[in-house]
Amino acid sequence: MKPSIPKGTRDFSSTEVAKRNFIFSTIKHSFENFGFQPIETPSFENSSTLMGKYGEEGDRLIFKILNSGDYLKKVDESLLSEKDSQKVTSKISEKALRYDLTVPFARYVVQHQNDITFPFKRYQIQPVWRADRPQKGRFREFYQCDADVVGSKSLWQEVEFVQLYDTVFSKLGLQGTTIKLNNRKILSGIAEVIGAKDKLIDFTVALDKLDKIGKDGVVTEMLAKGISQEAIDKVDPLFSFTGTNEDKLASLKGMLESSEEGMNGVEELSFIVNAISELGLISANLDIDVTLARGLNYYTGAIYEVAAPKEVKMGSIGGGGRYDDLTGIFGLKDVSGVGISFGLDRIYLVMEELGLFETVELPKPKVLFLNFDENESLAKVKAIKALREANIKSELYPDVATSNKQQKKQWKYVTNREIELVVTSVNDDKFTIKNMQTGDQNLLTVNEIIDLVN
RNA sequence: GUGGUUGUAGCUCAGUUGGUUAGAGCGCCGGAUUGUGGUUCCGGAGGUCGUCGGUUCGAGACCGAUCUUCCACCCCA
Repeated sequence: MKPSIPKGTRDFSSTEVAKRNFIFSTIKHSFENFGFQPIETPSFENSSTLMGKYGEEGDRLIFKILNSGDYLKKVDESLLSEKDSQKVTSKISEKALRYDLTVPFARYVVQHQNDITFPFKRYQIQPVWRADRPQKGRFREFYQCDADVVGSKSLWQEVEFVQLYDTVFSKLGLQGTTIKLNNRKILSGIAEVIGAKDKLIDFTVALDKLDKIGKDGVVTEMLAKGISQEAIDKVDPLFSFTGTNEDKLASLKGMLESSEEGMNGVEELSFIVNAISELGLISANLDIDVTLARGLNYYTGAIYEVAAPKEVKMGSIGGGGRYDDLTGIFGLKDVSGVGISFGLDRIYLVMEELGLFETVELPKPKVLFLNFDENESLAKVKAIKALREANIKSELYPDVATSNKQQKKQWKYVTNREIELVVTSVNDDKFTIKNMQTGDQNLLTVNEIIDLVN
């Protein structure tokens, strides 16, 4: 049998793990710095928790887990002969793999509402699974890093999340990301103004494709969805929406005058933009983007999406927004939430492409003790113990070399793992230590080695 | 889910219009040289050519199915 792993999954080498851990710890540190606390939820949930929360498309992409036991026995003969996969699935599968972290979080909040102090700021870094077809930057198993606040309607939260994005990407050394900002209320307002409120979803989905298929493509799609030419003409400025955030807000204000909801959205956006211009950003750009729709249907206010630096071709590396009533579905009304997500795997690809991992320390010993003489082993192991206590990664080559050939193998190990310092032999309390880059060789005590490294 | 693409030694790839024992580089193993490595030289092992089926006197090369890779759409992190 040829060993293999399922489509869309990956193994990670120790180098890759080291780089991934660098991203994880940077994000985690910033989350905690901003006052979020960690929780974890199970890899799989009851199907009823997940199904229907992500739209029709989402349901299709959820990995279902087959019931245990003789699950087919419980299914009606007539149902089986119908060959309706969806109906049969609900009978033979009661559990499903986590599709994202937001819905399980909503479930968590409702289930533990009595133990939670609101506003509740939680972060969660765990893998999610989607039965999608893999392609660039898209996997069937990948990590999301989510931070959300529930139980606060304050717009300062929205401001804080912009800062959080900026902080994390700056710390990662990822310069020039663009945080795109929109507001669902503006989209609703636009739809209202053009008299196509019932076609809000079609309208936004089409508008979302503006940068991909151009104005003509969008107009064609809107017409096909039954939106009138007259209506489209009313929002013509949207198709060439440029200038500063302030310009865009002014333009929106004019366009949405007659829509209360739309004006609300403009006000919210203004608040965030003004706050951020006071606070400043380290390396990210904040950009109002009215074409930003995002598929998830639970957003009600702010919508975020982060684009990688322009020189890298990659889908969004983060997204999020405000959802006024996510927990309502689980029976807890009027709890507003807002949150963002970082796509670890895509961030990794972007950083790799930009060569930003140079500073990541690879998991290898600083000092390697060669093992040429059994009689020296104990003295070397004692020295290693002292070095480790001084927080210096060190190890003994496990097998004693009993021939020239085997010594050579140890030297090769040193070369391949790019080890800097090598101890060859011991004389009383002095160790022969060689710097592999310079070729310098010295006779030092353990304490002198510690000083040398530090 | 739709459309396209890929699949040959551990890795990266060659393999001409289908024709005798399927190749290279790197890596690996052994030997020689090298003061204790990174060099060079010599030798060796390792492939049912993704899988199954078909066409043919004969297929790694042609056809079909399937799995896998990568990409676009859809959707999204």
